[in-house]
Amino acid sequence: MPGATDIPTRDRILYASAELFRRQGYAGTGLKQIATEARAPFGSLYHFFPGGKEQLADAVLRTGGRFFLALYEAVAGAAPDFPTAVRDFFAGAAQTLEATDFADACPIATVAGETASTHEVLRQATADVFESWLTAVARDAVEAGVPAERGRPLAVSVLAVLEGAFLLSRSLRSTEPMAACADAAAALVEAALAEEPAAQGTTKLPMTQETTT
Amino acid sequence: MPGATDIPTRDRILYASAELFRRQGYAGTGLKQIATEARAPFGSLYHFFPGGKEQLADAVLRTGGRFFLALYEAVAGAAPDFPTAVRDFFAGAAQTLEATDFADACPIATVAGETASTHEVLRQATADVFESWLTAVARDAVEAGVPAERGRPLAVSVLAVLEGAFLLSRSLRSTEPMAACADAAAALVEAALAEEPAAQGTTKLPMTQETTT
DNA sequence: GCTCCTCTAGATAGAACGTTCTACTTGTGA
DNA sequence: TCACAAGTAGAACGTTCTATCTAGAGGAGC
Repeated sequence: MPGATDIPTRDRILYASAELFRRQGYAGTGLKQIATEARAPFGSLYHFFPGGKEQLADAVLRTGGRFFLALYEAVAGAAPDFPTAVRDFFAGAAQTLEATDFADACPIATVAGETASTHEVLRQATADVFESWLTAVARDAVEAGVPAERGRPLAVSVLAVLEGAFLLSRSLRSTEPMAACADAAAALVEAALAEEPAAQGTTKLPMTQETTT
Repeated sequence: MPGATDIPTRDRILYASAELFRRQGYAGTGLKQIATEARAPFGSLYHFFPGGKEQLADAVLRTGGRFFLALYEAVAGAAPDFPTAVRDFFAGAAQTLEATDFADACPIATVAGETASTHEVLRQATADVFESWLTAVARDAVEAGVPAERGRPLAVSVLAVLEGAFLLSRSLRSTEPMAACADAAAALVEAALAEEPAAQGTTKLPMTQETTT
């Protein structure tokens, strides 16, 4: 009888940590609270994560990042086209926010903001996760017909809108920002698709200008 | 000889707290560190802020919010038109990020994410500040020619893009997200301006539909 | 001179923190 | 049956946390 259910202790710890970190932040969450919430003995934390809190948070961020990526892939796979995929993802985010009383948003944003300037290890973890998301979105955008060199900036913009919408929705305790940002993200996607008339797949055209800094 | 300079102790405390809170978050910043950084005796913290850490953070958030609003008004006042104002503000944000080694971004975002689900008093403070910014941006948008009922959602989107850009730039330690998001925000603004050909001021037209949830 | 008030100054308390430690239980393979 | 590894369980350590407390410096008004 290891716990209340048959979920392994390590997974219970990861899951509870993910919930607490994303809601309360890294510094605001104590290991004792994690152990209690995970119904795990305190010693098990250090058994599974000898590196302590930092190693645990690193694992939580990367696991959460993979999970969120899979969620996106699932939504994108089910949608008929790319703009719809983006809209659906925002709609799902709004639903989750409302269902969890505006607690569950981005799995890494809170920790990312907190540790960007103070905890290099965790900053790197969040950066890796963000990059993995950007890669996936940019790939889908280009496959949908966005010019190759526009894929990355579009992905960055869409992710930024999503993260901003998460923050504003949680602070204002309203899905209004998420709704407004869904429209904005869709508009950005459609504008990018309209930039090149009908480039199918990876057709490369010589661009005369680059707008990057 | 109260301190190193002739800045009053209360202001030194507020300033140091603002710096530390936005970089390390609320839970990640100790009162002792604030006292040290502000070159203030520990007792002075509780003299000026009898409500303790929470009251101090509340004051910091609202003061920082007013300061950031004034900064926006200054940039907007100096710009020839609204899209330029938005672009200029993003450019300034990118400059500040780089100058402070990606530490100084939004004055309230880190605390907002951290306390949205745990500290109702501070959540309300961040919400009030966000609202004050949204009001200002929406007003300028409408004055620039954006249809009245589109002002608010546009302001929300632009602020969300900015906040997302702050987060991504800090995590990735790069101004690339800020640059990409400047383009995106400008595109959103220009699209909103193009929605109504030449509605000057508060010309109201009957809308057939509402897209809000 | 004296009192009041503001602010400085830091010691101290009690709880919570992350971490380390030892002891116990259980399951597996020799 | 024994040995060993994996995981459980929580006490204990030193540090840091927020908050409270007392004491005194300095100026203003009477």
